[in-house]
Amino acid sequence: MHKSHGQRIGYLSRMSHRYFSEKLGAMGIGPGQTFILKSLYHEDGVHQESLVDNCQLHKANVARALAKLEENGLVKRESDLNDKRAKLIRLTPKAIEIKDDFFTAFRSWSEMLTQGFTDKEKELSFELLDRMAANVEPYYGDKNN
Amino acid sequence: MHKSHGQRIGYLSRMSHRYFSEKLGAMGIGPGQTFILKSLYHEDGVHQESLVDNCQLHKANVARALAKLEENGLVKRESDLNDKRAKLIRLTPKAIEIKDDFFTAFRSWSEMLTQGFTDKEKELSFELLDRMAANVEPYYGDKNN
DNA sequence: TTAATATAGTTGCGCAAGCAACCAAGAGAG
DNA sequence: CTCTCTTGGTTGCTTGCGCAACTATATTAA
Repeated sequence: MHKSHGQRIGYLSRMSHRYFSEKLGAMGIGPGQTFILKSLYHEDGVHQESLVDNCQLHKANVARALAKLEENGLVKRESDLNDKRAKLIRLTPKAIEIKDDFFTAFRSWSEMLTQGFTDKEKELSFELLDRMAANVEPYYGDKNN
Repeated sequence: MHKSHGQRIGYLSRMSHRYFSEKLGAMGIGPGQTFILKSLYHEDGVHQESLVDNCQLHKANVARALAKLEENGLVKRESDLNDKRAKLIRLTPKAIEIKDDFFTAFRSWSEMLTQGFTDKEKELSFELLDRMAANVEPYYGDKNN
């Protein structure tokens, strides 16, 4: 049977959860925390709100993911003294320690996806996904993710 | 920040849930039931097991999705007399009635994704997703989805 | 024929995600 | 200064999903 874009994307998304659970679960990272953590490795000490933007997740889920990361000792949340509503998120030494393992697992998923792709195809597959996401953003990007 | 294949795919998957909820919710179809229904429109009166294969979903979720579809009057489940363990799934007249609306909504999501794509790019985006899925299947396809 | 094994489907559990309602703190307008 | 409005974050509720354990029927082997 013909399978649609949507079906393929859903399948890949579900499989990625299984993959990340398997690879990162032992470090105390659930599949719902991967992108948040990745964003923090890229830029640490940010407001929770900027993680909402970066990861395009709902603020409720960012709150819960961070609670979990904190519980597992990967992140610290402290109030911003300049704005007592806001919280600053910082990676712990434990998180820094596992950074390499994290990225290894992270990259290996991309490599699994693009097995047998030429460099051109790898680039193109990424670009097309990016454009699909960009097509959707106007409809869903504004409100609250 | 550079966003990975994984992140884009996850985003698109989540947005598709929102889209389908919005478009199909009124007909009593949740985003988790779309692909099952689509498969049934393609081939009706099948075993639950073949939906598991077609939709690459876990059998537990197929069971629950069908329970919900039955609850909403879109599907009937009857025991197969030749194998009393198995159940045959059939669309109701109500499901047939909304078929066109269903496919309209369904296609409009694909069209949203591929806005501004050339025909070549549409085809290519589909093909690349297909190959990514095929790359993953050996690792996750066998067990039980 | 009976005992072991496999298979179709269901259920309990836990995680991820969106929505809506909420709280507390800041910002602006009178 | 106070009253309203906005904004960062949390919590309760619901849905989707995978895993593991379970029931009931089928199949196969002894």
